[in-house]
Amino acid sequence: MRHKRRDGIETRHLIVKVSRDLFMELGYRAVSTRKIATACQITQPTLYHYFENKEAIYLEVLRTELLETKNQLDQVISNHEDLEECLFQISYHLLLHVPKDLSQMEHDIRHELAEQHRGMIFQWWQAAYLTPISTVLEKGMNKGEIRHPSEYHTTVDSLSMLLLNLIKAYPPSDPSSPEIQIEKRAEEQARLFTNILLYGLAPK
Amino acid sequence: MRHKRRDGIETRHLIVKVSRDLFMELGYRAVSTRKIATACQITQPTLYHYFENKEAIYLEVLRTELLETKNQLDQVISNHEDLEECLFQISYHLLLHVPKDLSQMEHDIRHELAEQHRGMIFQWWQAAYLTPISTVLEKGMNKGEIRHPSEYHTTVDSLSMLLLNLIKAYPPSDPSSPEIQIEKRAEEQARLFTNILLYGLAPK
DNA sequence: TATATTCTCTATCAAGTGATAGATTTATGA
DNA sequence: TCATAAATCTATCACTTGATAGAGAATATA
Repeated sequence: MRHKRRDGIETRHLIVKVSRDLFMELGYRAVSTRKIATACQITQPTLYHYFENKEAIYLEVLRTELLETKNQLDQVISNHEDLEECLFQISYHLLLHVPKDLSQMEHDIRHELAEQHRGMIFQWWQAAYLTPISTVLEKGMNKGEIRHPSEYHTTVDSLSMLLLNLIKAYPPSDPSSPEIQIEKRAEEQARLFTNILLYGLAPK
Repeated sequence: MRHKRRDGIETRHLIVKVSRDLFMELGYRAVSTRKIATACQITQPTLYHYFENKEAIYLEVLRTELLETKNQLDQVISNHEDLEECLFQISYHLLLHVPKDLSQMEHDIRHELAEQHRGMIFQWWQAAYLTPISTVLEKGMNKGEIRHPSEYHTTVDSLSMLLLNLIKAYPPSDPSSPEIQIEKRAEEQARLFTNILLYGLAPK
């Protein structure tokens, strides 16, 4: 018995999971198919039994990643009524559970993938990140808890992007610090983001 | 006369200038030495007459880029007294003149360059981006125009990072739109950023 | 003019890349 | 038990990568 033989679907899942971590950490170009295979403890051609090519792996990673994020955010939102608390929970959750470097992901989508896939990916992305936040802001707007975006010459979606940019660009913490501190830090950051977004820096 | 022969220093400058645009647009890994050479209309080995290796080119790009940014920001700041106007001008300038994707740059620094250079680069980066903004915020704090950061359990530097993250993550505009619209858009965005940073979304 | 230096070139290397062909092993089920 | 299908392998291809050796041409210097 020279081959460790897994269930097919199991190997496929493994590939997606391992690739996700590698792609999100290092970026599309820096992750070779051999790197993926080694991390999965399989040989490189085996990848091609499950996926047509490298890009197809990345697409599957994106699809599952964004779908999961959407489900989690929808969950978070449905659990909180209050605007400020809801924004805080969204920020907190994204800071903790989302790929370290969302900008990396955007870059890869823009520069490394075939153009034909962009429309589809943008829809996934919108459903995962933009729509949930915009929904919350819109509700707050209707309740008069935030000003109408037109006062700022902007839109609800732009404001969502703005919050998202705060979150996604936040630098990864020192990996030497323990897990518990990571959560503490995320909480402080999330509190800061929501505070400033709602009330600003100027004294009242 | 088969060789177009330039002044040495001229060729070197050309390499840095061309590489800057490529690196900032596509990222370190996606830019090959041949791509650089072709864009400079020289052959690839010629690059190695001026630089030890690819990394040295990138380092020189970073050094000049960050130094220039520092000088420009210092200039902008010295020209404006008022806090809000100063923050607006900083945002406006960065939106217009800074590499489209600063996150890309951070990724490359973190993942593609030898660790020994990071300390030095971080100092350049700090002098170019962080210090100028922090100086402005600190002044505003001393004049009572913004709250003391400790009220938010944060620091001036963190607040600077926050503003910077807003700016740096901002998506590039549609390349089909004319130049004049780009400036208009940058102005609106800069106004939005400073407004929210200072006053927040909540009604007074 | 003659020599040295600078600049640019052609040719080439070793390593790594994504991808394919086809053999080999393991499990399934009639 | 034996044929079939699924999973994994070895071997290899064509291409790109960063980098080097060394020749040739343009310029500077003496």
